[in-house]
Amino acid sequence: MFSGMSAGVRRTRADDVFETGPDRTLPAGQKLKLARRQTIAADGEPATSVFEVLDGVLMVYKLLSDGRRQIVELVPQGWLCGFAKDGRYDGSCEALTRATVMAYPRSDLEPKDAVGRRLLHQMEEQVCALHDLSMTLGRKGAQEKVATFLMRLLPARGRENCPGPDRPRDDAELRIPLSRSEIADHLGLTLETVSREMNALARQGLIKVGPGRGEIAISDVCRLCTTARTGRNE
Amino acid sequence: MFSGMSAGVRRTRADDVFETGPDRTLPAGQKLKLARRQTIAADGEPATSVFEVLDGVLMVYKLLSDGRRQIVELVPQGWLCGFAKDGRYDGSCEALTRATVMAYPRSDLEPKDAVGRRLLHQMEEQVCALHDLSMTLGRKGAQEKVATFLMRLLPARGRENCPGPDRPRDDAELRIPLSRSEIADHLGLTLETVSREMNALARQGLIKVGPGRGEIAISDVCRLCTTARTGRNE
DNA sequence: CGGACACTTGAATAGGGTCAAATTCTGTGG
DNA sequence: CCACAGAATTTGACCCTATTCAAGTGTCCG
Repeated sequence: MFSGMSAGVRRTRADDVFETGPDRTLPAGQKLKLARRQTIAADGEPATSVFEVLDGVLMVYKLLSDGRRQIVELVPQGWLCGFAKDGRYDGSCEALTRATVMAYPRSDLEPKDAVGRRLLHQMEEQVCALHDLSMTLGRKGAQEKVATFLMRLLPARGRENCPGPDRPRDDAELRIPLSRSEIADHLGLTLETVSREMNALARQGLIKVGPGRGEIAISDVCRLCTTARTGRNE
Repeated sequence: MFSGMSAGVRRTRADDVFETGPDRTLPAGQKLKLARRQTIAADGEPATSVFEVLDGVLMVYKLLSDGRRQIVELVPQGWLCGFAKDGRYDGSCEALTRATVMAYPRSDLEPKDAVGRRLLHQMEEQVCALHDLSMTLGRKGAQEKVATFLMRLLPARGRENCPGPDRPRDDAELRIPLSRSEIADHLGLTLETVSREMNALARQGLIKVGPGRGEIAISDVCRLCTTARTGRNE
């Protein structure tokens, strides 16, 4: 649906390219002029660049499979976009206004020292997690939110490159370290709604609640994952 | 990611303190053992440390003045918390389970090179913006969301250390670079609700819509800011 | 065993969503 | 400059989901 950044990026005069502004702290990059609506990164594509907004405003958005959209960031001048998870762009970046951005190859920004690298990678992962949370809070219904929350507690599954079940029975057990009220305050719900939806999932055979406090047995991880991403449950 | 039902490794020996793990990439820090519910950073306090979770799960939450809470991050093993804006913690960090964290003085993690510093500071600011967005999406009503969105387009105002009006008439004009439908997709609303609330704000005398597309005149920035933070409007 | 707290469940309500017009902009061409 | 087409926005009526308020039931821990 969307094309990668190479598709329609328009460069202006040759001497703009590789020119770096007066008091810039980042290394020289490639300066790009963008028209309104122009896309410079597409969700899920291999991430080659990080973009710094020199002028104008960009947005980063994510889509659910049924078309629901969450604009997870508004990126004004001086801010960055083009963050990635597992080497692929996390969200699509599009210009809201005419804009100028500096495109840095990701490798150019990679810190030399191990500490800096570790910090940066970790923060990038956390930024992506916050993008996902925004999508969940802004665009998902109560049951989807609860299912998404449960999937998040199973880090091995539910990601882009989910391996799928490695056994005939696709079940899992987990202990939730949050009370209903804490889950509610994480998902933007009330504790009653969390309780209702948790038990609704149980009634639908997706999970089993208990026996102990906070203990959940997931009967079919793949089905729960579908509920988390679509709200549906065929 | 989070404590599975079977996970139960618990170290308590005194010489664990100040010990740094085997293949750690960050410098030595001070190892802290936390009890469930223990708080290691309070929203708005001067930020001295960054914390890495070695074991257990922490949460980062923010409160509105009337007590509404949004848990903006769940922080499992290997992740960081204690991010700051303007030198003060952005959100409170509390242990959800018994946990071990490594506390690094912020200065120890400051990269030597200008590029690394710039990147890290910028990403930290963006993380804080995402925390604010989560609060808006999870815990604010439609009118508060729209007011919050408008305040965000006035970067000079509405922050912790807002200078307040510097003139007798506290007005401002701005051009919104988003359509109603884009605003809706940012705030987790429908475009009809955005339109209704925008005009409700106008009817209440807080803003004037138009005359051109996307043009808004804010009559009283401080009152709009109050609406953004409390939903109320006395 | 008892008291506190967490969780569940039910009934009524409200805040936004949905669907369906009407109206206002904006750009285009005559 | 004006007329028109298409799009964005506003407005209205109705509906649905999640909240609110209120009991109840369980579970943990002394």
